Amino acid sequence: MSSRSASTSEPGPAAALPAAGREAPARIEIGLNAAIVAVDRLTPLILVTQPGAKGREEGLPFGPFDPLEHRTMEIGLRAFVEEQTRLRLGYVEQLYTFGDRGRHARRGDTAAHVMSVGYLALTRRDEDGEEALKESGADWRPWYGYFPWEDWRTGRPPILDAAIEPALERWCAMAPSAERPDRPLARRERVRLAFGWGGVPFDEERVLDRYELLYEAGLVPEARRDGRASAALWKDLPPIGRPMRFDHRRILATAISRLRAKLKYRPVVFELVADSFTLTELQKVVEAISGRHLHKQNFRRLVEQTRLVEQTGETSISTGGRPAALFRFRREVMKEGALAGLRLRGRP
Amino acid sequence: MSSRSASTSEPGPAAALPAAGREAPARIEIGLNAAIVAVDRLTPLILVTQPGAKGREEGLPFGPFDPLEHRTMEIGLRAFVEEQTRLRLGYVEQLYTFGDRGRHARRGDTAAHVMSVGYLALTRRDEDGEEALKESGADWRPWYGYFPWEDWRTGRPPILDAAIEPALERWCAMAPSAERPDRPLARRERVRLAFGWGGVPFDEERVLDRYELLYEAGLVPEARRDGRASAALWKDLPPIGRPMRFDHRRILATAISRLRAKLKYRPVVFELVADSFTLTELQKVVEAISGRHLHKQNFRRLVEQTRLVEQTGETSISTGGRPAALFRFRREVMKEGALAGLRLRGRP
DNA sequence: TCAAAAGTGTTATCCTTACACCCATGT
DNA sequence: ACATGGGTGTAAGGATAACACTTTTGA
Repeated sequence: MSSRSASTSEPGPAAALPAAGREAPARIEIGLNAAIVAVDRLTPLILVTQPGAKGREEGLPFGPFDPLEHRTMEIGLRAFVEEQTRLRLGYVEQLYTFGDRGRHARRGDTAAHVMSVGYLALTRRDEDGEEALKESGADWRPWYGYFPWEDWRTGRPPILDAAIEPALERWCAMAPSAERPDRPLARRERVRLAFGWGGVPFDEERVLDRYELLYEAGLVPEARRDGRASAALWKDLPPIGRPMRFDHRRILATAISRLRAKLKYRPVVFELVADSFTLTELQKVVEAISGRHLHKQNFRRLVEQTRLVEQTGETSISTGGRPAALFRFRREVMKEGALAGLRLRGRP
Repeated sequence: MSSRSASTSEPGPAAALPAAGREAPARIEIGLNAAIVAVDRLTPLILVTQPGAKGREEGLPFGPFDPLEHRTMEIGLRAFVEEQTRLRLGYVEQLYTFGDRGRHARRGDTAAHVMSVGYLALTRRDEDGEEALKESGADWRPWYGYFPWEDWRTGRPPILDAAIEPALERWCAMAPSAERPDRPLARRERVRLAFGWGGVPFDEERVLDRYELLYEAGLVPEARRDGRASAALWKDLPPIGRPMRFDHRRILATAISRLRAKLKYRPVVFELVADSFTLTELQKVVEAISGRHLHKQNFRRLVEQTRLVEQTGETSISTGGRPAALFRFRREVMKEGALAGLRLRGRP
């Protein structure tokens, strides 16, 4: 994996045409949504739009896709992000395409259907471009503001015991109105797996599962906004995490899940750190993203034996203490095949 | 993971609306493409349409998506597949969305743009439904017919030395007309990684990378059909693998890549085998999909220690030799959290 | 009795995890 | 000198990969 996109985004053969003998389906518009991630020291950041607007929730950068203008969706995405925010994206990867007839599509309105294609993009925060960014109406926000239950670096997040788990427990105790055949697991089983109840280990990659459960249980503000019946149960509960517009928090959850998984088998962290870095800095970035604390020495050994980095020879007189050796990413490893990533296993 | 779909396919909040102050983009049609996979003894199968039609290439089942009719794309997919083929899908997962302005969109025609959303679906071959299937114009085909260079079970596929690698070598030797900035790796590097040249191990998951290289080099019939200049180089070479319509072989390559990867960390094989099976049968299915030979005993130990299966108590008087114990998938593991899959590592 | 396939024992090796401990700098 | 963070040695336990070997059937 290079700093550019994965191979799947390349042109290639044409898309299929409608099957013969069938009516043409309703015309649909395509929206591109980008979860643009950077890390500032200990804080993973996500780029949001309209962060200051009163009454409006924050959202992910969004742009319509016009196939007449851009050859591929990824090109379209890079173009509108750069145009809107003056931000050049490095690594970009497609996440998921949502084709839902959303609750925001007005009933009876047969024309306005929007599909959204979610993308994950990694970049570095650029101090120089920061004003242009803010003028464009976008800004960086710590992503754990939207997912406070996902940050386990300093131990179990208090919001779990204080709010989330008691409420989920209540929700599990209620029988679902109708068992759905496409949903073979009962509520409690799903919560067990997602939140690590009853001996199941907490899996930091299941960000989306957790968000979806909270949504279904009506515990996030978006559920009420969308008219979920279950939301009525928690009138007095304070909101669980900052809400976002439309389904953007869901897209962000997908992005975090994917990024946490990808860290382990592709060297994508290096898209998020500066050209030279200390091993501790690198570790802090990995911890920031994966939301868990790592064993210093094992992390170092891991980094060494994957041969992903090399010393620059310089040292950094960082924040007190002994100067740290500076490293750089060995770009050659991309040509060496063993694209390991930092495959962290087991519990910290 | 259950026999039903992954959680990402669930309804949830609405999609985004177009950004204010921007023109509405061109209207687009959505096509759904399904790579439907089954395994028959030693042969992985893919469901194709128009398999007998003269002059027409085979293609993947295709249906337009109409958001007015179906709430989500996955529901739409299940519906059109069942309608067209009488086949009930088990596990379904979204692969990738291609938004390319395909070469098949007529130039100057500003209206007809089709995006295709690719899906992977796993199922079991159903002997009873086979006639209905054929009547509907669909049939099963061995997938290695489309990718003969991907089957390493009995050793290195001859087509590599006979045709593919010499041609790729020639293609690498030619300088690309223009180095593209979004393509940081040179041809030879890319081939090294994808096909395992010069000490790089052959990675069975890189099915898509290999197909894309062959396409770019003009070595597959689709490249000539699409008017790739590089295709002119290989006038006298026999076709490399069976071609498919449009970009369907590319979608199939994506599906195989994903399935080969998924086998290792999610228990999806069990979607492809009967309710009870011998361990050797299970191994043969894994081998069929991953395209490599596995060490019998290590495979068994793996299966045992993941606790994914249990003995039924019955035995099977199979094809000669000592009767084999029958096993079944322990569906409870889905509720136990440790969703390991058969994490095969290293070389066979 | 032999072929064919099922099923096991064992070992060297590597990877993972977790100890505890030393080193170089600024104040 | 001591606080702070950088940097290491080593060993137990477990997982892997690869040996070769025994067992149970049908022909």
